[in-house]
Amino acid sequence: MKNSTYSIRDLYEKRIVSDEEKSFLAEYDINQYFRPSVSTDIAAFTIKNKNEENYRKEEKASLLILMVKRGTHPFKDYWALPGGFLREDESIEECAYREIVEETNIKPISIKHIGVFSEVGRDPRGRIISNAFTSIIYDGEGEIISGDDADDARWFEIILEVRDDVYYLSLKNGDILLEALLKESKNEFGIKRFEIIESEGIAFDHAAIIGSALSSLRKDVLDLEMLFDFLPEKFTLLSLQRVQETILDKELLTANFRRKVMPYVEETDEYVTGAGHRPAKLFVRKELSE
Amino acid sequence: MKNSTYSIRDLYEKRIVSDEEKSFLAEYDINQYFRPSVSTDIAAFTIKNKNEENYRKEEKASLLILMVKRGTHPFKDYWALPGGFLREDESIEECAYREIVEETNIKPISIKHIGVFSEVGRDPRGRIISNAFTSIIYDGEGEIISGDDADDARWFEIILEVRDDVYYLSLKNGDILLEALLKESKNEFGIKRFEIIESEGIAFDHAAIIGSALSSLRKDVLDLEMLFDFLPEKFTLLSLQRVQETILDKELLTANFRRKVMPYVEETDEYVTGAGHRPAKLFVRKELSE
DNA sequence: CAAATAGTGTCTCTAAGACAATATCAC
DNA sequence: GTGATATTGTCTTAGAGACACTATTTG
Repeated sequence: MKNSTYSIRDLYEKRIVSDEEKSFLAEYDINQYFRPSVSTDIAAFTIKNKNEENYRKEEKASLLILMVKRGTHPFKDYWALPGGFLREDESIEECAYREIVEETNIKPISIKHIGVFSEVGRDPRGRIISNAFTSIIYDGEGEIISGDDADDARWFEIILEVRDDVYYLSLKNGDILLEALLKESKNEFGIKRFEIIESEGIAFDHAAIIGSALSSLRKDVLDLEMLFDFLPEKFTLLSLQRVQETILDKELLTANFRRKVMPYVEETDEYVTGAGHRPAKLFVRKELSE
Repeated sequence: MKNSTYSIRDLYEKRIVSDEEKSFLAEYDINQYFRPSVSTDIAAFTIKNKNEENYRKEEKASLLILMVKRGTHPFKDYWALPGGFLREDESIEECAYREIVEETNIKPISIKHIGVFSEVGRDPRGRIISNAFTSIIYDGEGEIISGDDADDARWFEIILEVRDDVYYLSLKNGDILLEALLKESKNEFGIKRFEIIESEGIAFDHAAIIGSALSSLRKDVLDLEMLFDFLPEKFTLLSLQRVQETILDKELLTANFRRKVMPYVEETDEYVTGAGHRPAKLFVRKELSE
C-alpha cells in the first residue's frame, strides 16, 4: 500500500509549533469526545454476458453486485455488502480498497466514495458509521470471488425497476432472491436519501446503500469515461454500448452511440472474427490530454 | 431537532432476532475495534453585493465563505472552517446542521455532504475524520455571524483563480489575507483530491476542504435549482444571474440566461423601482412537480 | 436627453435522436 | 442466400450562445 495522496505532515513541519502548543498536544486527551466505530461498505459492480440460444446473436448482459453472506451475528445468514472496520493506520479510501482486494483478490481500477450512513440505530452493535463506496471490477475470467473473510461471497444479478421515486430492487443468484423496496426522498436537510420500505434477506441498511450506489452509478455512466472499467483493454464498440445499456436498462441506437464515444476511443487494426457476421474492429481507450 | 429520515429500527423490529443473537449483542464489545474521532466541517457560502460608485449601475457581487479564528491549540489563531465533533445521539447530517446553526444563528435551507477527509496525520491531536459539507446561507440583513462557539467568526471574500488543475485561492476580510495553493489530482484509487501545495493562515487541511467545496459548488450551480438558496423569496432575474456569475466567475448574456431559467420561475406583479432605469419585475421560484 | 437595466426576437452552431442504407462474415 | 452485426450517412429537432433591437425609468 502506497502512502496517502498528499502529506499534510509536510505542511505541519513548515509551521512553527510553539512550546505551548507542544505541551497542549502532549496532554490532549482524545477520549474526551465520543468516538464511534467507522467502517466501509463497498458496492462492487461487474457486467457479465448471458448465454443466448442463437449462435450468431449478440449475448445480453447483466449488471452484477457482490454480496457476502454473514457468518456471525448480528444479521447472521443475511447477505451484506463486503466491507469492514477502519484500522488505525489507514485512510477511509485505503480501508475500502483493502477490503475489496481481500474479498475479490482483484485490484479495482477505481473506487468512489458515495456517501456516509450514520443514522443512530443503524447497527444493533452500537454506533457504527459506514462510508459507502462503489467500485467497478472487470471480471475477465469470471473467477473472482471467495476471499478469506466471509463465509460465502457471490455475484447477484441486479433487477431494478424505478417508478417515480420508488426503487423495486431484486438481487438474484440461482435460487437465492433478495428483495427491497426503496423510496428516494429528501430529508429535512435537503439531502437525498433512500428510505427502506421493505428489505428481505439484506443485512442492516445495506439495501439503502445499494440504492444510493445504483443511483450514483447511473449518473456516472453518462460520462462514458467509466464504461471502460468494465471491459478488457481491447473491446468492440458494441460491447461498450452494451455496458451503458445494461446499467441504464435502456436500448441505444448504435449509430448515435458510436458517434458519441468516438472522441474517447482509438481504433486498432485487430478484428473479432468467427461471429457469423461482419467482423468488428477492436478499439482501445484514448488517453485524453485534458 | 427532528428525528432521522427513516427509522431503521422499524426494520429491525420486523426481523425475528434469535435468543442466540440477543446474547451475542449483549456481550458485544464495541471497544474491540479501533475508533477514531469524527467531526464535521462546513463550508458555508453566501453572496454579498459590493457597493459601486455609480448610483444607477448594478452592484457587483462576491462569494463569501464563513471562517472562524481558532481560540485553542492546535493551530491557535489560524482560521478554520466552522465545525465540531459528532455527538453520540446525532447523525453526521444533524451534527453539521447543528454546528451551522450554533455558528450563524441561521437555519440553512440545505446542506450537502461533499467528502470525507481521513488521511492519517491530518490532525496533530490524533485520528480525526472530517466529514465535509457545503451549505448555502441567505444573509438577508448581513447580520449573521458570531455564534457562541468561536472566538471570532467572519465572512471572507473568495478570490479563486483556476489554471489547469491548480487552484490559486485567496480569502480576504479587511486586512486579513489567507492564501492557499492547491492542486487537483487523482490519487492511486482514482479519487479526485486536492493536494495542498501552500497554505498560509488556514488551519489543518481546511484549504483542501475549501477547494473541494468550491469545486462542488461550481458543478452544482449549473443546475439552477440551487441558485435560489442565495436569494430572498422574491428576486429579479438579474440578481439570479449575478449569483451564477459570481460563483462561476464568468459573465453571462442576460437574454440566454433569462430563457434558461424561465421554466424554474414564476412572475409576480411586483416591480423594483427607483433604480434609475426600467423597473425589473420580481419573480418567485416555481415549485416543480418533477 | 443620457445612462443604465429590462425585456424580446432572431440567427447560427452543435449535439442528440431517429432512421435509412450499405458492408461483411459464417453457416 | 440468409441472418446477424458493423459501419457510414443524413435528416430533424432542441438547446446554447451571440447579438441586435426596443422599452422604461430617473438624475
